Amino acid sequence: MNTPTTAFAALADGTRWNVLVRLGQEPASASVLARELPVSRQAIVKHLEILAGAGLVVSCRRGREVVHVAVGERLSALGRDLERLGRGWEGRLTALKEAAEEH
Amino acid sequence: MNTPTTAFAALADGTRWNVLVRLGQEPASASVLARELPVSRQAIVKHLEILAGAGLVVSCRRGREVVHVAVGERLSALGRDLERLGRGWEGRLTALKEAAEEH
DNA sequence: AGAAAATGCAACCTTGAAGTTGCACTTGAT
DNA sequence: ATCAAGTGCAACTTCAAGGTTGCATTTTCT
Repeated sequence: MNTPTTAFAALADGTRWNVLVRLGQEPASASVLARELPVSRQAIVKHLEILAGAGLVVSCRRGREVVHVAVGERLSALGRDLERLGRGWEGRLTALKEAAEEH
Repeated sequence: MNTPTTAFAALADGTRWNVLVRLGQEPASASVLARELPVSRQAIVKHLEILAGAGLVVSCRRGREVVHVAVGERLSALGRDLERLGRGWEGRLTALKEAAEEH
């Protein structure tokens, strides 16, 4: 698994997480999101750029507005990778305890 | 799913990710990690605190040193949550495209 | 044509994250 | 007892992330 820091960084901000979850429910424009969340439209725009850069949302111009939507495939793929990596580490705690026991 | 921003923030830094992966291979102390990675021991210590705060590593004093190890269970649980959430969003892209078509 | 709504661009501010250095304290080994 | 290795604590620096505001531009609708 190559380092997924970009995706995690995109997910690591609370506002951005809210935006993403919101876009998972239904597509929306930056202006709409700015009305629903307690930040300015420009802040929303920056968050959308970061989310798009991580492949977590895609945009689509529709007349005078730009509509954004969450990309579930990316998130589920990341989830699978994490689950796989984590499973490989399970049980290490007991190994540590044992190492501690052999004082 | 409640907001997992803390865990993501912990995973969002490159150095921290390297530390975590390293601790997934084999337990190690901060001093050892500082020798293996291009940062000071104090930086490592701070990263370990953050990782521990997110439940991704546990520590264990062993004589004069403190040994740390990755907790796979947390990571795999997070992975499952992500995968589940992402799956719920799959297919939304086509919905967006269709919405765009009805110009 | 003209007004309202939406986006795009840019400058600016503030705060916290990541890192460093220096020194004191504890523990193991000789 | 002494020295080295490891950890703990604290002050300090730097820089980018997150946010704001202001204004210009495009598009829709009447």
